[in-house]
Amino acid sequence: MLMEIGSHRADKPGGRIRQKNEQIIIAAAEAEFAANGFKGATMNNIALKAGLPKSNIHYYFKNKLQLYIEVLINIIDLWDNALNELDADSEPAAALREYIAAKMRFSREYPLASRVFAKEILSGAPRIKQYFSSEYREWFLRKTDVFSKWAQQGKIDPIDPAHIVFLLWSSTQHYADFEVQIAAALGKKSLSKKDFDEATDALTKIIIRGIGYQG
Amino acid sequence: MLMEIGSHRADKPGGRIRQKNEQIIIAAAEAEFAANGFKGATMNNIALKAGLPKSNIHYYFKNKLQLYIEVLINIIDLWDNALNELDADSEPAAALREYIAAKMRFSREYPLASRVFAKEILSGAPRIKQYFSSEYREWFLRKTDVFSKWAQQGKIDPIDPAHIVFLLWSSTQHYADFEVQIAAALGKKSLSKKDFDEATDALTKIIIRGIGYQG
DNA sequence: GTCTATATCACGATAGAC
DNA sequence: GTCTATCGTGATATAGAC
Repeated sequence: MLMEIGSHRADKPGGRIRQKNEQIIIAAAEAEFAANGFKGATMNNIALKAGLPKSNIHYYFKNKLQLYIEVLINIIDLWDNALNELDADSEPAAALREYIAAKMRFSREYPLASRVFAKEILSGAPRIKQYFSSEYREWFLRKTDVFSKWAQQGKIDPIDPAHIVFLLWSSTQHYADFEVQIAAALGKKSLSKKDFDEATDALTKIIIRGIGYQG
Repeated sequence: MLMEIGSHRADKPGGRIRQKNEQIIIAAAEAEFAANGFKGATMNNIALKAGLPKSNIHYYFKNKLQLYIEVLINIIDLWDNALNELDADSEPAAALREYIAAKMRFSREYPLASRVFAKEILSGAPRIKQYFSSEYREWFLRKTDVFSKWAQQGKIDPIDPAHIVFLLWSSTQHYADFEVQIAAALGKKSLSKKDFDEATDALTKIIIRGIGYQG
């Protein structure tokens, strides 16, 4: 979906050193973009974090925008691998429990990825307009279909499925994106696995019950 | 809370022209910070949006950081005025209905404010560390107390109140912060009042029911 | 394939004329 | 109180030596 933006991928040769350095740079860039956003990020900071000379970054990536796009592509790949679709044929409780758990796992394991993406969207997504195309809309409708089906079968209440999906996204991403606020509220420096597990539990209970599923 | 950061407020003279220009600049700065974050924002862009010469910005505000702090103070003021505390003496359904509606109204009316704040937190809140002090923790505990009380009275399920509060925040702010994504999912350019009303409705139903409140 | 040196420009900030 | 001219810095990006 995003790959069309930067037409450079399958046509990469990929010596061993190159691949390794590119991965180091992308990881460093992810941290820098998460902290300072696209405009605020500097190639210098990325080089420092990567432990490479500044101009090596330019050697491996044409410019800042291309590097940024590569970071985003990486994130979407991660996303696709970590999250399975909601299974319409399962019972709502089981399907939702698994989906929420997967989303929360993602928030805990890849908070930087979540934040880079969040910042892009907060800015109005000027660098990834193509991503939010009609294709995206269709992908979203397949998501909501699951809930429509469940509602038709009388398994859950007739609540607008779009807003159920938004709720699943917002409530789970929140723990990655707003971690410092949540930690401060809980009186901690950062969140532990236990905090994430408790959050997963609470969210699962509230949402399953909230949409009217009766064990 | 934040005012201690910049010790400059009550001690402002405030000729009529000054006050007017400062308001114009703060509004312009809010838009620029929302779009590009603190580091990514430029004084030049702010001046352009304000329709004033660039150096006027420096005349009214010492530097970029002070202007940013002023924008944040403005946002917190707005916040304090728009949102009442949850009322523990009301029935959960009524209290939550009102709170969710108020948060959603804020998301619709002040999306830029929400986004500036969100970006600061996403960055790890380096410019407003003081805000997340022990005072913040105490304020948060007063929030959760309401739910603890309701749970003790058997009005709602015994769910960790902290995560109920996080859910209220995340689900409502999402409509301001991630508007472009939501609009794309719904196949629209931007969100209408009707979209917000429907979201408010869905969230209210799911959350009230989800925490186990039985009409 | 890798790094040094540098061109070019936009940034935040200020000095001083009006 | 307001604006013009400009300074110094640090940014992206590139040319070319190794």
